[in-house]
Amino acid sequence: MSKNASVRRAPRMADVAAMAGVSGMTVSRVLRDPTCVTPETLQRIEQAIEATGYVANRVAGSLASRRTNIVGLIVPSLRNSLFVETIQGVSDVLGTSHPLMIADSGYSLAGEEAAIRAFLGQRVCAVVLHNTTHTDRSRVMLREAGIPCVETGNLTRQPIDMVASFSNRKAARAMTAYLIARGHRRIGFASLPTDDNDRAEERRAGYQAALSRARMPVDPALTIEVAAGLAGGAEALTYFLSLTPAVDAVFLSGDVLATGAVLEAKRRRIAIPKRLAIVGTDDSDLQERISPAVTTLRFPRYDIGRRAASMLLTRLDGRPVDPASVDLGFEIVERATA
Amino acid sequence: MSKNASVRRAPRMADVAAMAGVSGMTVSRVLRDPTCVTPETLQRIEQAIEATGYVANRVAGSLASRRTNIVGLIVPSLRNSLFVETIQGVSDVLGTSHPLMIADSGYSLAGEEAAIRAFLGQRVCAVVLHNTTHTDRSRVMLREAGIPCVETGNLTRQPIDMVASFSNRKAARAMTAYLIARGHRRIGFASLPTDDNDRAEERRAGYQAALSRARMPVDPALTIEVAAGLAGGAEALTYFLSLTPAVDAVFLSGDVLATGAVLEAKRRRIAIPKRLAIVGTDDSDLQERISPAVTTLRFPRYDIGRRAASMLLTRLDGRPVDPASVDLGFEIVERATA
DNA sequence: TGTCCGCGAGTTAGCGCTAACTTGACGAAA
DNA sequence: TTTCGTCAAGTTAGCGCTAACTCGCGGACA
Repeated sequence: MSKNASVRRAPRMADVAAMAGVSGMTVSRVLRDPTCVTPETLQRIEQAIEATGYVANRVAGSLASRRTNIVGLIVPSLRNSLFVETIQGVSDVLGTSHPLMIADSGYSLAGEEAAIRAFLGQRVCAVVLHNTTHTDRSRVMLREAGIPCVETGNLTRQPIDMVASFSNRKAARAMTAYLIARGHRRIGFASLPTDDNDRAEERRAGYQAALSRARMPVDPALTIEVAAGLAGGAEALTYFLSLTPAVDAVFLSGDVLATGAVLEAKRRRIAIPKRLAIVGTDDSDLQERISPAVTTLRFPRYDIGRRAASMLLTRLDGRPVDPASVDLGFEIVERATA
Repeated sequence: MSKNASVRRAPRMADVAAMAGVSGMTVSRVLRDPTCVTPETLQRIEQAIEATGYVANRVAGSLASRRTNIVGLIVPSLRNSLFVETIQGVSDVLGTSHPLMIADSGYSLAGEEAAIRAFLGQRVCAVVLHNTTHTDRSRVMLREAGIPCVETGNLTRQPIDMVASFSNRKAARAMTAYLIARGHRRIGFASLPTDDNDRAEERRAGYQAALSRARMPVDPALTIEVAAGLAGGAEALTYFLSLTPAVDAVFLSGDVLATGAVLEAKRRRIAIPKRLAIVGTDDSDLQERISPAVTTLRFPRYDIGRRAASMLLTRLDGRPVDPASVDLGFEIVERATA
């Protein structure tokens, strides 16, 4: 037994070419366009690929062609099912032709910058960012890299390149206006921490804008920040119930805060919505099936992911994307808690 | 203005080296080990990197060194928060030094095989699989590639390479035994579809094993499969309530089935656990906070991800991993529904 | 009959790094 | 002084592909 046989290395394109009796270039072409050779040649090459178990080396291919087909995606956290919806949308559109590299920023701009740097080192061909605020360096690096970029977390007016999202501000304003229209006059607002989180910030601005437009006072005591999770919602509810004069509605912006608040309200036997209306964001089958069913804002997160990916593919295909800013909108789902 | 200046391409290592007055090799070494040169040289190189905005090209580096530091990870679906827990664990341990490439198999073995093929094309240095059943081709490809692999979904006895998980069978058996010990005699079992899903299959086997050990009959009418989601849980509950003679307990294995069942039972004003005990799997703060709080199996999914990643890193570091099979265990969380 | 075009397939020259070897200077040991 | 080890840094030769150009052949057309 020869040494070559015992120490088997991965087959290279040249091995396949030799076995099929063609040049390496022909194999390379066939892998990208099977119709560009005669059927007989194609068949010989396919047989050789099968026989050797050849798997094309994309690393070498990428170096030679100076581009990869890897798409990089950064979310604040992987744990949050909201972001995961968008990731699934991106993944579904990209398929296996464009591998997806995923990193989490840990909700920090520095974390995002580190992830961008790592991605650029891998020479990703495009990036998807959830955040719409970034460090200066992040912006510069992405601009210099000259690759397409879609932001998905908020319909920012200053995208790095493209954006597919909804307006957090408009959505929060619409929901607040909805409460006002239904006669509520003292409305509490709880959000996730706003540092490095433009979405939470925008929503608070939307809440305040709705109050101002209705000529209602903006009481700082009615705006709080809580941690994500059911516990955060419960905490917010507890706080708002402690206020004098009493609030008659609360808007819990983000994550499952509203569900947490409703569960806590039930535990305390608070009448919903009679004594207190509760509305939330990020509709889910949980918010729908809990009793009373929660009135929420619904965001098209999966579609945002799909749209973001298709915008990237269009640009990678050399075609222009117009408009570069796509508003996928939002929806108020009226149920029983308001 | 020269053409070179107007058409700026990404700086290469040679540019940095020229600016710092050293050879490319020295720059290459510094990037991996800053202490291997004199402090003055290091400083000059760092300044040159800063001035040029150089980002090392990992594609070229990988080709030259014949290895990447990309870890590939495949889950059945990204939408499911259970899998995402594990992903976060993996991601936290890998950090930015090992970019994470993620694909979903769409719950199919063929999808997994396609993803594995794509990953091997990218020459990933290691893979994490959630599934523990695979196509023959998948197994062959991974073995030929000779890269470390950790499976995380079930403590399989025939891992491709390594496994970090818990025993789905033992967990389901323990939970069923728990119900039997509490006096239940007619126990329904609902799971997710078992095709291509070894976890669901194992759990059903565990349920049946517990019944057999207690010398209780295994009635096929008491075992059903439902779709994931709260609706699936509601559907299961509806089915079990329709049976004669009546069941006195149901075990809903997987996803949020138990929560869905509890919500549906409340809607129908079924007394829990008096008339019907309900237990589930995959503990979450939702199962804890819903009323009545759900008795569940808790699986250490995040820790499984961390452990899987550290096993990979150990092997990539050239050190052996022993044992190659790690049981992270499970726990029955006793609450109010049983 | 000659010209030219289109098409299948080959040849050449890198892509931007790193492994492995080499060099040269300096100081310690013989 | 000679020898040799050590350490910083350089030189050489690819890694396994693909871009871009080249070649040769057969058929359409004037």
